[in-house]
Amino acid sequence: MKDKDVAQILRDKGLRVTPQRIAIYECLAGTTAHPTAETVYQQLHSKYPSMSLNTVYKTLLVLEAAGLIQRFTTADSVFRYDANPAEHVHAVCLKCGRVSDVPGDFGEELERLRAKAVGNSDYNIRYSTLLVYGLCPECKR
Amino acid sequence: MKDKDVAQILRDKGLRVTPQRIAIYECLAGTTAHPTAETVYQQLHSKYPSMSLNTVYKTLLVLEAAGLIQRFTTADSVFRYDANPAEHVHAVCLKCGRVSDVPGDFGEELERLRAKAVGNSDYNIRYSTLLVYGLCPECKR
DNA sequence: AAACAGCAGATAATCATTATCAGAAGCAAA
DNA sequence: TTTGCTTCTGATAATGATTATCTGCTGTTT
Repeated sequence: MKDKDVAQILRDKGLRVTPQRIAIYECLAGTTAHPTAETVYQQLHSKYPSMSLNTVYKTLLVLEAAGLIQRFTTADSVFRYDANPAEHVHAVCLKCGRVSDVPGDFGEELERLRAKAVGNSDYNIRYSTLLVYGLCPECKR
Repeated sequence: MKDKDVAQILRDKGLRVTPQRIAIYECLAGTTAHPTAETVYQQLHSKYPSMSLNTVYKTLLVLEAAGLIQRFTTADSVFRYDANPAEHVHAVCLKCGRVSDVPGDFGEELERLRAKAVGNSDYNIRYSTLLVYGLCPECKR
């Protein structure tokens, strides 16, 4: 993904374009991992030594409010971020906390579940998330 | 649910029986809400004024380790607790944070999703949770 | 190029959760 | 019932992630 693309996306959302925002968004868009704010900060620190962790947090909030990324939690008390807007299934390692995408298209099944939940609930349902918990390949030894 | 029952459940798990543990477990077993540790503490404070929030946290950890309750997170950074061991669907209000059970039996759909995830993932999957996010009846005005 | 609004970075505050430790209580055996 | 050991509770403090504040700087528009 080119800088120009990210810049245009930000502009379209009415957001100012800054090097930090581009870097943070690209960091998320360029990985299939689901990094925490701390991880994003560490990965960008060598390239942008002056960028603070606080800025990472605030930028992630801005990007989430703009609908460019998603924030979610698993079982620990750390937020994780994902630039993939499509609904999908996350696998969470019970030991090391790593989060992976489960490959495959779950759109149909998720839509069916969603429809049933909408029918059974008095909530105004917007979206849904499915998390499966287990041991990742490394942690199962 | 009688005290004697809860006491027996605790004993069967090899746990000591204390008034605090009985009260906290009953508090969870007697509600369909999904209280936070703070909420449990407040609800029991009138009856057990000396019980500390710390004890609530530690007891909830013990009960979870024994498999009597479940701990989960939604979209905020607060843990919620549930005495219902059966897998089911939670509805989370995006505005007030309240969590409700979605009525209905989702066992078949969840099992199908689980099977597909197990087949597609290299994780050793233990259990899964489905959260649907939206506005609760009160917050949608 | 200038001026304004919004952003980045440093610092400190907040909040939920967990650690520590001394005293109290549950449990088993005598 | 009492003793003794072990575990639990409660008070206090520590931790760690996240957010608030404020000042100087930067992106944007004219």
